Amino acid sequence: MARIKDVAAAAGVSVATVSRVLNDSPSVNDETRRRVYDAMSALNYVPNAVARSLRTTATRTIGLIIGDILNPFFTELARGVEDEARREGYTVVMGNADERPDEQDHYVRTLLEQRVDGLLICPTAELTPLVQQLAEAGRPLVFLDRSIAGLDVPTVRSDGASAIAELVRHLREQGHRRIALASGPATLSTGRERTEAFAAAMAAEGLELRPEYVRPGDFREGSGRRITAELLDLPEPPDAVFFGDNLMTLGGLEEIRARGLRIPRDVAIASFDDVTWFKHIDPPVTAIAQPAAEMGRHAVRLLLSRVNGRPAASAVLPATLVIRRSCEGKGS
Amino acid sequence: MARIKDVAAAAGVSVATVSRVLNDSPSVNDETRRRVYDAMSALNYVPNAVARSLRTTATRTIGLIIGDILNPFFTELARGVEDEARREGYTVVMGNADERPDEQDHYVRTLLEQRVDGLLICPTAELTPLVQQLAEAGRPLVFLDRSIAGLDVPTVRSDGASAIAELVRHLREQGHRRIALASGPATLSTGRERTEAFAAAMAAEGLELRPEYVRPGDFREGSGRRITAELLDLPEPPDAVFFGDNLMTLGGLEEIRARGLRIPRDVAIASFDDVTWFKHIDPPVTAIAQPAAEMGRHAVRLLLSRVNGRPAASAVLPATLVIRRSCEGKGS
DNA sequence: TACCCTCATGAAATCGATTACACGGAGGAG
DNA sequence: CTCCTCCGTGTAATCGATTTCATGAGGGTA
Repeated sequence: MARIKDVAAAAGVSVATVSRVLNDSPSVNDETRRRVYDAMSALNYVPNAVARSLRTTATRTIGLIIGDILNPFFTELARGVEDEARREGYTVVMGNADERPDEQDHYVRTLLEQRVDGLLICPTAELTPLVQQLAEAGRPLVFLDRSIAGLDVPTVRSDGASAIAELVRHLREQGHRRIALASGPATLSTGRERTEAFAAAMAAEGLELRPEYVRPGDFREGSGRRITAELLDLPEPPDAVFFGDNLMTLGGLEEIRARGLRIPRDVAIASFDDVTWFKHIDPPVTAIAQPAAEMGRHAVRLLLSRVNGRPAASAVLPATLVIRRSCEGKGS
Repeated sequence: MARIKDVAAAAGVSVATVSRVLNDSPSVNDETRRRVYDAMSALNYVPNAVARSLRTTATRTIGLIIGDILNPFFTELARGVEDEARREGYTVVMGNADERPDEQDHYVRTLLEQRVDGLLICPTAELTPLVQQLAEAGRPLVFLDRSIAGLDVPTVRSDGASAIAELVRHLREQGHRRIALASGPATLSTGRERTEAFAAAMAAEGLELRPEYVRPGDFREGSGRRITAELLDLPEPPDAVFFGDNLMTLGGLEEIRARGLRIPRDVAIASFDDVTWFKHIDPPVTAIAQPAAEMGRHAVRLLLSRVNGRPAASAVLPATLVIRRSCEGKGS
């Protein structure tokens, strides 16, 4: 491929001048500039970002590590990140941690080697030493969706507490009393928060929260299915199940369907995370929607603040309840 | 951040030796190697891939440009690409073309600047001069999902012809005669192929294909909805509609639901592309499944062949019909 | 005419790695 | 004892850009 030197030779100028043209420096004569452009297109010149990055120590690249690329929530998040980064002239390098700390660390390492200007992480359950060290070294870092206690890292997440309170009230109004929670892992902030908000909401509505009705999963389809089976096998199975995320809801649907049960007559369901196709399910699924794309965009804004040496404050965006038919009363 | 020079100083060796340790060169004394490793971890040394790439002219990075990150088909494709690339020690840099030629070209340019070792493209409708030039320059390039005529570029796609034939037979057996197609754009190879296979299948089953029943969309939700509306507004609306991809199916579901029609009693539907949640739709949707993840993995294998100077042959993977209830006969 | 600016440009150092080549010492063969 | 090999290591060139500093031409002012 053509190098800056070749362009310089073809245009009859020095490499310094070509570089000035590349970087829109004002102190280049118009006629010279034109000659340089001509040479560039004649040679199909593509500037080498690798060399430029080495010299400038900036790559105009940010890393994004998500929990699971097949989860539509993360996909929408990624979409928001992409859009905003693109707007600011940054490229996103994405890694899929598959909810595993070792995969997460693999990508952190790779992205650090590639010298991304900043890092956006949806942290997995465990705080790994690598991530901790990164945070303590003060590198531009923003957590997304999930927070980690004790680390001073700006975080963008959504607050589902009030939506969960609304949901529990809705369930009670529809006549449901024995409400179960198939939650995320207690090791994840999102898992804990949703569990706590649910417990608080149950208390507020004067409903009893039985210990056997609260079961932690791992935010993946399999655990949703397993937990649903366990709940339905209980001597006194719940009226309604609230799932911690959309994949666990999918697992729950699977199990309920396999048993030939009817929603909401036999058991009502609700989901944290809304996804497009919930409205086409039989019956349409009541869900709590997070502003995923906006979370992604906001996180990029924070990260670029940090990259440019400006401060960044954590943000909490509201989640909202979307009522559909999967929680309707037994009588209806 | 610590540089190789710092590590060398701390370990009391030259940079060449540190570099040899980094690259697992056998000709380093064990004791020396240990000292170098100690120095590296004491300094939290992270090798600079930018500098390495500049010197070696390889980045161990591949670019992937997909049509739409919110389309689960592409997501699964991306997952397959990621997995295989990771296995081979490559990082994937992904760009979302949003089905727009200009966005696609933007990412092609950016990825070229970043000097990715190879490029995986799901080409948008138009063949842009940039992509054409790339192909002609013989750069490592593989097309995914969609092919472009007249270019000698290895392509990985799936063949839906036999599955479409099966589907049409199934529809006929279920008593459907007036079958419509909400297809993809004729400018896309996938759109054309599915349309042709459908026409051939209709002929093979002795069914009439009315011109007003074949309408091209753009593989996005909106066009699925619009076409469905147009079809249902026809003086003699179709019995069954076959959608060109999962997003168009989603649009169709939307419109059918909005009109209060019942599937399959009022109109039967089937989809190209299968997605997890089709089996939970009311009623479960008959679909043609593409091996998306495997397509992604295969494409990476081809691309890395090309990167390493070996030849790569195009591949066609079979798509399979998954029968569910959305096409059942009116009487059943 | 002498002096000082400004403007456009070039020469060369630099970023952090890899790698060709050189070199010194140890050990074996004759 | 001399010569040759091989092993482990170091020196320095190199990749392709950016950027500092120097320079020369041209124009205005005293």
